[in-house]
Amino acid sequence: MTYAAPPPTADDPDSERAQFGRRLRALRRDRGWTLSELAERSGLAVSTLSKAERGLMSLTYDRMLQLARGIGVDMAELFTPDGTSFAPGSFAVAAKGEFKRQETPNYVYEMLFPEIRNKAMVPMMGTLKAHDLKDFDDFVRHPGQEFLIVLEGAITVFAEGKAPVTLRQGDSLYLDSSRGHLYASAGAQDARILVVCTEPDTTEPAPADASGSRV
Amino acid sequence: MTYAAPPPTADDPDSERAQFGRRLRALRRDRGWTLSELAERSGLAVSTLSKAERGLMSLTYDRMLQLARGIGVDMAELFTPDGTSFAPGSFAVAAKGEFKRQETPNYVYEMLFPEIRNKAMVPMMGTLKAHDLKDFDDFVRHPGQEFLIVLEGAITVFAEGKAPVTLRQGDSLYLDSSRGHLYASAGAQDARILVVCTEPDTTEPAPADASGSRV
DNA sequence: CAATCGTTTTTCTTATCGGAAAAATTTGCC
DNA sequence: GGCAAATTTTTCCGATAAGAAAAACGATTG
Repeated sequence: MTYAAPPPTADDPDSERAQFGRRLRALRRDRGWTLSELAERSGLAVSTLSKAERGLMSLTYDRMLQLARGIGVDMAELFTPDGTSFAPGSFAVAAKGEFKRQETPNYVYEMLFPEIRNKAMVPMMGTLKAHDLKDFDDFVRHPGQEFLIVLEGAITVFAEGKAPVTLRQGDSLYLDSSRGHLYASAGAQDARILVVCTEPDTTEPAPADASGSRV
Repeated sequence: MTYAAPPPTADDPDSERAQFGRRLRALRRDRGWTLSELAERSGLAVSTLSKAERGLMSLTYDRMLQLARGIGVDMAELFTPDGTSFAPGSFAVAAKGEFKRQETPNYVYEMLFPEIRNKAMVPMMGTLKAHDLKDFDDFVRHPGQEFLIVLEGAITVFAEGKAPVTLRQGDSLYLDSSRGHLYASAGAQDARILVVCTEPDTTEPAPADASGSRV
C-alpha cells in the first residue's frame, strides 16, 4: 500500500533523475562552461558533476545548493524545465476579429493566434452574455495560471472557496486555474474580457471534471 | 579562488539546509500528517524524515523526488519559500490603478499584481505617450514570450528584422521577446496597451545591460 | 606524434538512509 | 492534577551509496 512509486535506483535514460541530469548539463553548456570550470565555481568535484549530469548519482541537497549558486540560478530553477516549442524569433499579429470562436449560450470565447501552437500563453477574448443566472455552467478547473482583465462592462467572478467578487472595467484578476472558477456578466449588458492562460484549456464546457489534482 | 561559498556540513540553525528542513516540516504539519504517515506516502524511513526536517541530513535527489510526490507538490515547490511563490489555489484581484509604476518620457508601465512573486505571467498596463520620434528608446530584448493588445489608440511595433507594423484598437501581437522589439504610439494621442510577458522584464530602460545571462 | 582539453572511470573516505530501540510527547482515565 | 498507555519523535548502528582526488580515455589541433 505504497502511495508514491519508489524509485530507489533508476538507471534508465528516461528516469526523472536522468532528465534532471540532462537539464544540468544543458544549463552548464548554455553558459559555455566545462565540467572543471563549473567545478571551480560550485566547489564540487569534476567526477561528481559528470556522474550527476549522466544521472548516475543522486545529488544531495547541499551539493545541489552549491551547484545552483555556482550556476547562478535559484534552487527552484533547477527543477523548472524551460522548453516551450514556440520557435525562437517568432512574431505574429492578429487583427481585431481574427479569432477562433468557441460559443455557448452564456459566452463566446475567441482564441487569439490559434495558428501558433504550443504558446507559453493562450490569450482569449471573451464575451459574457447578460443572461439569467438560472442555467449556469459548472466550475472550470485546469492546470496553470490565469490572468483576466475586464475590457467592457462588469463581471462576477465565482471562485471555489471564495465569496463572489465583482470586477468592473479595468479591474483584473490573477488566479491558479486549478481552483474551480467561473465568470459571468454582472450587469444587464454583455461584458467583454481578455483572458490569458498559461496552458490551453482543454476542458469541455459543462461536465464537472473530477480529476482532483492538488488539494 | 572559489566562487561559491562551500557549505560542506552546516549544523547551525540558520543554514539553508535547516530552513529547507523547517519548510518540509511545515508542509507536512499543514496537512496534519505524522512522520510515519508521510513515511508511508513517500516511501522514506521515519528516521530519514526526522533528520531531514531538522537539517541534520542532506537529502539526495531521489529521496526529495519521492518526498515531493508523497506530499503532492511539484519538486520546484519544495524550494519556493512561502511568501514568494504563486502558491497553489492562489487568487488575487487588482482594482483599476493599483499598479506599480515604471515611467520614462516615452511611456508609463504599470505592473499588475506586483505583490505576487514568481508569476508564470507578468501582466502590465502601458501608456505610450504621443511623442516625437526623435529620441527613441532602444530595442528591448528579454527571454520568454510576450502578448500585447491595444486597448486605446494605435501603436507602431518595431521588431528587429521586421518592417514596422501598425496595430489599432483591439489588434494584438504575440512574439518571442528575445527578438528586439519596441512600441510607440502611432497617432497624435496617447495609446493604452496591455502587455503580458512570460518572465519578468528586468532590463533597464536605456543602458545595454551586458550581464549576459542565457542568450 | 605529441600535447592539450574535456569527460569518464577508478579508488577510497565519508555521509546518507533504513530498521529498531530509546526518549519525549500526547492521550485517556479516574 | 497525576499516572499509565499509546502515539510521535529522536537516537543509535550497520549497509550502501555519495563524493573528492587522481588516473585513464577519447577527441581535436599544431
